Amino acid sequence: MATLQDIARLAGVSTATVSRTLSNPGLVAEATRAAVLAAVEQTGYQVNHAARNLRMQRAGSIIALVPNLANPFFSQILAGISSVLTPEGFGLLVADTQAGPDPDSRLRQYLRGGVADGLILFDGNLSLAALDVPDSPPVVAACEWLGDTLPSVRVENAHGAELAVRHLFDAGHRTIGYLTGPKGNVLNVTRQEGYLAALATLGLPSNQAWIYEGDFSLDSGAMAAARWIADPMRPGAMFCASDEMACGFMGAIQRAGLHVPRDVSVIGFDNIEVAAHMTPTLTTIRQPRTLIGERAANMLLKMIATKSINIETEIIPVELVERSSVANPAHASRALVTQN
Amino acid sequence: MATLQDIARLAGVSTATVSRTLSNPGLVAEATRAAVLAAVEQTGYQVNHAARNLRMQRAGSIIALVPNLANPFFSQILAGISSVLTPEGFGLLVADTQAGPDPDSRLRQYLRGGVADGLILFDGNLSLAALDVPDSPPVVAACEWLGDTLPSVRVENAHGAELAVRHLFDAGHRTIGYLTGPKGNVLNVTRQEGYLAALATLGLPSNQAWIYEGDFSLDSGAMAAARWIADPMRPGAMFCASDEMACGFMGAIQRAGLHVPRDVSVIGFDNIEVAAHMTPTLTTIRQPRTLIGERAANMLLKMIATKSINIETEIIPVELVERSSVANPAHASRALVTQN
DNA sequence: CTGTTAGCGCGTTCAC
DNA sequence: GTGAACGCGCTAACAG
Repeated sequence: MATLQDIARLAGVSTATVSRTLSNPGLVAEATRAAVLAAVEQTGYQVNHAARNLRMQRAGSIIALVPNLANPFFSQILAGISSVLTPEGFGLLVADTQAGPDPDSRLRQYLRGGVADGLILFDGNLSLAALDVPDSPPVVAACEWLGDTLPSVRVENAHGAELAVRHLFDAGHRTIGYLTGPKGNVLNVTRQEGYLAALATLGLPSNQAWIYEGDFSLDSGAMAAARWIADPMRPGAMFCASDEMACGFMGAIQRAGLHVPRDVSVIGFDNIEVAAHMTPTLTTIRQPRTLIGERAANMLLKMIATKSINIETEIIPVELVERSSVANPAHASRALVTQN
Repeated sequence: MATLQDIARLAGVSTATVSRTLSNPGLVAEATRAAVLAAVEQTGYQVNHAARNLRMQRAGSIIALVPNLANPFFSQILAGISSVLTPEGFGLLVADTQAGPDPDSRLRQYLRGGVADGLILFDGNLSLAALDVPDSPPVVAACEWLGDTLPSVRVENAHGAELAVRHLFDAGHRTIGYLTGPKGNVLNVTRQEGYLAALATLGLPSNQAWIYEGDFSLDSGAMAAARWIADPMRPGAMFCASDEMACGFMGAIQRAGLHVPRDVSVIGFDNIEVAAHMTPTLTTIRQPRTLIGERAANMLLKMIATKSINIETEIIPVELVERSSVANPAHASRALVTQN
């Protein structure tokens, strides 16, 4: 493997000149530059990143810490991050907080040691204390945030919940349930608050029994459906805190011989790709995942470049995507009668 | 940020001793070791990776190069990779061949420069020539492979296709179509060969008109459904080269007022998570994605450790997952008659 | 415009 | 069992 030295020798110049030619070509004369580039071409030289990074006191990469890499929700976000990092010459390291035994200590490890120049945090369950290391690289919290001490990229979660409830209301629903995410999860808490606030605004009753517990997963949606079916006081519409749960819920409902939206209207949150292809197609709240990744990456890059840590918060808008999993309950009953 | 020097000074020993204490504790006396560790504890010292890597001539990470990071198919594979890399102290870099302008040159960049100690390739469209760089770190091709010059982790694609066709045959189907992946894609080619081979084995007719073109995506599945509906000679069953397409296909079929499996049986490939929750639930060929990632990572680590490049091929088994998107066409017709 | 020099922080010989 | 010294490959002052 050729080094700067080799190129210098080959081109008959000093290593400094080679270095300059590669990183700041304007500073070097036309002729020498040509000689250097020729030598580079000839040897197929590539800079050694470890050496450059050591010298420049940087890592050349940023790290995304997610709660579960296997969750497809993050794949599009990672793509967004990658798309802004790559042109800037940064690598993207990914790590899973669930991979090791102690998430907090792993976080510490990443913050020290110069593994990365910055960190994007997607796990709201980490402790703020773990972040408190001196001289740590900048950190931005994305999607899930921890307190107000970190710059963050968030989504209009409460607003999304309100849009969902309002949409069900407009469709004629007066009994609207909520299928929750994991207990304590920030996203879930915020969406649930939005749900309750919307009910209050619309003068609708809220009922603890209409809140079904889930954990964002497909299976938890299916399990909630079983409870919904068995519930004599079940609501006529369900707002699910994630599309995956909505999907699991609808599937189980229909396997039980019931029908969406005839027997229950369903609305999700996320707008995952399959939402548009399910039967019925799923009405949902879209959160632009690529954009979330891009914004988080940009925010982090800005912090790295300016070496400043102004704690700003960027809010990503959501929007209702109307499809066919929501229907007017009166019409639905009528259709039911007609059909049977 | 504390360095080895600082620790050495604080503990009253030399930097060599500190280094030994951390990487080879057995070589150092009990008392001095305690002193060093105390100093480490006190300062919260962490080794500087850039320096260590430079000294040890390694990168401390491996890189996964995927054709499209946003594709959720890879998320579970990445999780598998990460789960074996993390305990071994390697980081996982991810990169998207579509991110930049020239995929091949980006590949070259990763192979030189010591960015990573190894590379897992998921994109079969890269050129083999780009891989031909001297002193490049080990590379393993996963899922999609290029020639036989690379160690690879593959899935029983042809066998999976045969399982699918056989299953449709056993259910009573005699006209079986194939919804393809992208033209030229290795996975698609192999699955199509398996499909044709199975038809031949079973003495079934093969018909060019029953081969519908797709590209693995949901949308291409939906578009194929439109063509299927318009086709007077359409087959009674479709084997789709990916679950996403099967999903898009079924959705469009049902939005058109037809019914799966009454009007057409559908079988997919992958066993993505939603497959078990769709309406109807999707019969498919399972390929264990986490396992693929784990195996590829292990193979790469072994190559890194032994510095050898024996070109082995690991084949990951697939299996049929029976659900409810396949039915006997005779029964289906009868049901149709009964119902109307 | 270019060369000389001096480290970045660490692991590792080679003495003692 | 421990310390002194060297260099991994590179960039950034500082001269000239």
